[in-house]
Amino acid sequence: MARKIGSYAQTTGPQVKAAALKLFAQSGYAAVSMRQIASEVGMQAGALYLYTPDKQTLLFDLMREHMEDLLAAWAAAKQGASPPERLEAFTRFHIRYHLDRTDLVFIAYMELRNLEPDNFAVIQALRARYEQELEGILRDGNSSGLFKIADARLSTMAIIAMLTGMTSWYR
Amino acid sequence: MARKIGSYAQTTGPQVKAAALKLFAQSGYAAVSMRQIASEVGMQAGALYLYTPDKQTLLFDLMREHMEDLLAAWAAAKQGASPPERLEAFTRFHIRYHLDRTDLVFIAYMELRNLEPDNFAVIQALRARYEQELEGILRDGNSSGLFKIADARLSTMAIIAMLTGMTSWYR
DNA sequence: GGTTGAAATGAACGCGCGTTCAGTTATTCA
DNA sequence: TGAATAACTGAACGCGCGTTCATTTCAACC
Repeated sequence: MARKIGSYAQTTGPQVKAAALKLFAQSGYAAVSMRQIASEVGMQAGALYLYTPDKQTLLFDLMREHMEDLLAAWAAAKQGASPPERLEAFTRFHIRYHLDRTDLVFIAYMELRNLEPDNFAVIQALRARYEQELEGILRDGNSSGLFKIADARLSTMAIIAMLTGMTSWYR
Repeated sequence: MARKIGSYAQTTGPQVKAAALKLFAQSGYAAVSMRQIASEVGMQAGALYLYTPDKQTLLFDLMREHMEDLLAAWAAAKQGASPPERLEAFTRFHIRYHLDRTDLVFIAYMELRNLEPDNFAVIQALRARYEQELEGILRDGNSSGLFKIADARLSTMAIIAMLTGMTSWYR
């Protein structure tokens, strides 16, 4: 028997995740069955449970890892001294990063409502951390008089929505 | 017995559509069951089939009527002589119309992939007609030298994506 | 070459799905 | 009042779902 122990990621694990990513992006989480994912990897449905405790975790892990990678990548790419420079660095980073991961971005947006409440809260918190990076830049620009933004929160959401939206029509 | 005849829309019909709209927007087409829709209206699942032949048609009708209403509304609101004026009229119309129907717009975008191929083709054609309205304005502006747009098709998609995106973050 | 143990199978589970339809209730109108 | 018809119920259908698990396969190692 091979009922899992603690580490769900060996060799086949990534293939399972890649298959889930592809199919979720294609048809949506709710419309994809474990049997379809298994067939995409070339195994039976039961074998998937060697790599994930359940379907929901498959979705959650994709989204959580995406957000964590995004935050880590920005922490590494972060640069610029003045708010305008920092803003440019952020937008350039955001566009480049998202253009390279259209499927993940798509899922991270579309499948939020299919997360169970606890998982949703985790992803929301990660999102908030990323948005605060931009919001901080806008606020700093405001206090130093370089930007004139009435509502930094609203502007943050607008900018991120525009930037992320770009990646969907740029094919 | 009351097995349908030809006209599916009397009094309760609109309630069913409204319930489907609400729930589809909330949780997604695939995640909503006929029993949930029925319960939202206050009836049993079986009774829904007095008002729609099946679940897919419920989604399709929402999207088709949305697109037809949109095209009709634009035909009525259309104005402006020069391309810049026409462009402004179009953008103003688009934003106002979409802000008033956020649920429908959301569904029309998110649930495209849940349409069966024949239905998808119909909706795509209606979408294309709407996009051609804008594309025509851009092309006219180009030929008269008022606009300088390299790729009218790409610009059309970009503008519509931006305008439609606005309605999602403007709450 | 025999033993181990991880990897995967495939049958089974209970459940909720979309859909059907005979039967019941409520309304209409002659 | 009573027949006709529209509206709706509620049980049933077959099916595919997510998940479990005893059993089989097979590569690695002594």
